[in-house]
Amino acid sequence: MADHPSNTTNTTNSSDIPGGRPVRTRYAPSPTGFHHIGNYRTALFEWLTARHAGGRFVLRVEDTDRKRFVPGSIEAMVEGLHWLGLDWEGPDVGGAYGPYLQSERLDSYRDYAEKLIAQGDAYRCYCTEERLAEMRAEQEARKEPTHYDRRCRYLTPEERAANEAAGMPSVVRFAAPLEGTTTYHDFLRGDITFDNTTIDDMILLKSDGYPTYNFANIIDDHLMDISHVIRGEEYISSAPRYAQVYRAFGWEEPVVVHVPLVLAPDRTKLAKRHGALPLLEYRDLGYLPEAICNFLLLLGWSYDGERELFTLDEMVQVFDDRRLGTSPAIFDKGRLDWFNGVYIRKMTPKQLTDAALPFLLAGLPEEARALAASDRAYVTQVLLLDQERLKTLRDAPELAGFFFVEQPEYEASLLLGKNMDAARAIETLDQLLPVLAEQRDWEHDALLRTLDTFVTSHGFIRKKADGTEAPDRGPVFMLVRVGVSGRKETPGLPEMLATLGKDRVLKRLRAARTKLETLATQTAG
RNA sequence: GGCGCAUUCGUCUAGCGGCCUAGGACAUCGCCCUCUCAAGGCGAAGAUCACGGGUUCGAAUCCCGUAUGCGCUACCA
Repeated sequence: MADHPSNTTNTTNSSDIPGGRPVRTRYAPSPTGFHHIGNYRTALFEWLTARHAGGRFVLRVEDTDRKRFVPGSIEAMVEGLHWLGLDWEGPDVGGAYGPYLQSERLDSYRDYAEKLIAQGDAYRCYCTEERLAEMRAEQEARKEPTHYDRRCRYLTPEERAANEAAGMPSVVRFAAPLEGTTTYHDFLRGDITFDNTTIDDMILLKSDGYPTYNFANIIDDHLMDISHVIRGEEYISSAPRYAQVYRAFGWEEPVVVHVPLVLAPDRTKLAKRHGALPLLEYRDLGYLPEAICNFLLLLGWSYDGERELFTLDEMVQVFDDRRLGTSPAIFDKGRLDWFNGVYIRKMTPKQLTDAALPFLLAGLPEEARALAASDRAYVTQVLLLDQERLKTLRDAPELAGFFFVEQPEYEASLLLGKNMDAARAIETLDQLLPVLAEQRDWEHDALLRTLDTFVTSHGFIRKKADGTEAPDRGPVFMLVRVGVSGRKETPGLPEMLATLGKDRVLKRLRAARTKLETLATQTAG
């Protein structure tokens, strides 16, 4: 991964950056659990926006909800982001705008809240949660929209002083405009206008002294010089309230981009059970970060509707915010699998071995592990044979396990086919075994020649549709295939034999013959 | 309920007034290749562009309604 800003020679992109300030984007997750693919897709978009413009991507942890804090979630997030190949300015790497944990920035939120109170744009509210609940219940009973009734906004200075003197706990609320409308500009959707009567006096500071997300997010985006706020569309309705606060401070508003949600196949919000696992589980399932990124890139973004394969560097080159979509996308695992296969097929032998070996070792039976662990050249050869068949790295033990075991286990009947009963199979092996034992040149071309000669000289002939006859590799090849692998689906036979080596092949075919004899006896008896 | 956003093949999407009898990809099906499975090649099927009105010589594209989905409506983010 490149650590330097990529050369942005793209001349057609004028989207980046109305206002011309340095591009800084941020991913602002809350450590309240594990983040799924949809969250990381947003992070990808943010990272690409920054990188494309030669700007910076910031990781800021929104740990303002002490009740929902989940230990370990920050670490998992960082690990996930790293795994995808992103880099950033943030809590673990530092930067000029730290600290990057909101829990370490509490003083500044208080200061700014005080400032708003001083200028009349915020006020302390002493209403208890019980009263608020009661108030809401009444509003609902009257079928009114539920809103804070702003009682504390109109407290007299004397009442206020009395509450303070009594030591009543309070929150700080924004004194939102009561009339008119608030319009903000959504980069993708244009101006969005809300009637101010529908906007509540939101809480800025909670009674525990922590800011709400709604407040901290504004303060930090400003303090960290965030130029582009990219976030999920669930924030569309909150955006006007943020705009009001920016305006109360007289601050420049960032470019606001709301990206659509990623939905489950049943069109509901993505949840664990839909296969929307925590990102790192995809790693453990054998997915490649390149494939995940590419898949994510095209969920809600398109280049031209035709091209769909992009490396991270290429994404940085071509990414353009304006091509972001506005409607929700459904998580399609089948498509992810396809991307993963594509990227597996692109791997060099070394990359493939490095990536797949751990999965091989983890999935192989005990007795087979030593060989896989000790003979890397053999592992590479094997992996190469199955490269185009791997949908995930985790498929490796299943597909290639037989290369490493002492003897494959399988039902003897698997050796039989439509032109191959037990008797003929035994006969065939008896004839073939000596031929293979004699085989000196144990590589693909020579083996194929030998096998073909065997096929034609032992009467394996099939009739073609036009009535002419042709050699029929099928019965013999399949017999050997199963005998040597225990499977009906394998890489091509000659290359498989070449890789297995003469000793293993002969040993396995002899074992197959024994199986067939047992089978024949049983059937006869 | 209120407010907001969205709506093109099963899925991801292209499309920004005429090039669209709507293009690409995944998945599906068929054929080819072929020792199996893949991969690859070729092809098929699949979208009355949610619906209804407008605007226009002309609309998937612009406007207005309706429907549906989703989001917000917390001292969550």
